[in-house]
Amino acid sequence: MSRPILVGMGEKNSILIKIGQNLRKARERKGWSQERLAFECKLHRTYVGSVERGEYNVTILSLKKLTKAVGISLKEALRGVS
Amino acid sequence: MSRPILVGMGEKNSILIKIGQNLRKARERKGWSQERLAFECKLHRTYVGSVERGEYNVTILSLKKLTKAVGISLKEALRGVS
DNA sequence: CAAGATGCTAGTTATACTCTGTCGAGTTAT
DNA sequence: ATAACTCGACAGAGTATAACTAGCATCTTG
Repeated sequence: MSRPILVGMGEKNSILIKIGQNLRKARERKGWSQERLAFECKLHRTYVGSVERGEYNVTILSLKKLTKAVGISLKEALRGVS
Repeated sequence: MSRPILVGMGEKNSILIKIGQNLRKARERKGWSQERLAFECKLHRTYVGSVERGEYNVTILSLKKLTKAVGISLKEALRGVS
């Protein structure tokens, strides 16, 4: 598969969607573009966008990079997650 | 590499170690072996052991499986994490 | 129109995760 | 004491997918 996007799950996952929304809000609060955020946390622009859309089963350390860059904690990224 | 174990980081990560410790405590609280936990959350027994040792950059959904099985929340798994 | 931001496709690379097995330290029982 | 267990650490090798990259489409806004 070229774009795995949660292959094996069959669909986007609500936890990942919620995390993505929290990240996006935090990014927009800083007035940053996805590209700027990607630069800040040394991840790729399209990957950042995919994570914000809840399309990727992000790892803890990548999530940590993102949360650190947008100025929230890992726990805050989980706000609203069951 | 056959056993990557955080290749690219060069060393175990304190966040992952802390998460692993939290998971192990929760598992032992239930009196479960690693194998039992692996069975319950449909992950592999050797992988569960590695995660508890902080050797793997676990994904959100795998962490969710583990925390659900041992009866804690994702946030509780992050207890003690900066 | 042009420029900036985001979405989406398609491909590659790195690594999360699986599988099989060995080993040593503790039980427990024979 | 030793055989038969259970458990956890750890190794090698394979598979699935997270992560990276480039390119183009779409939608704004000026």
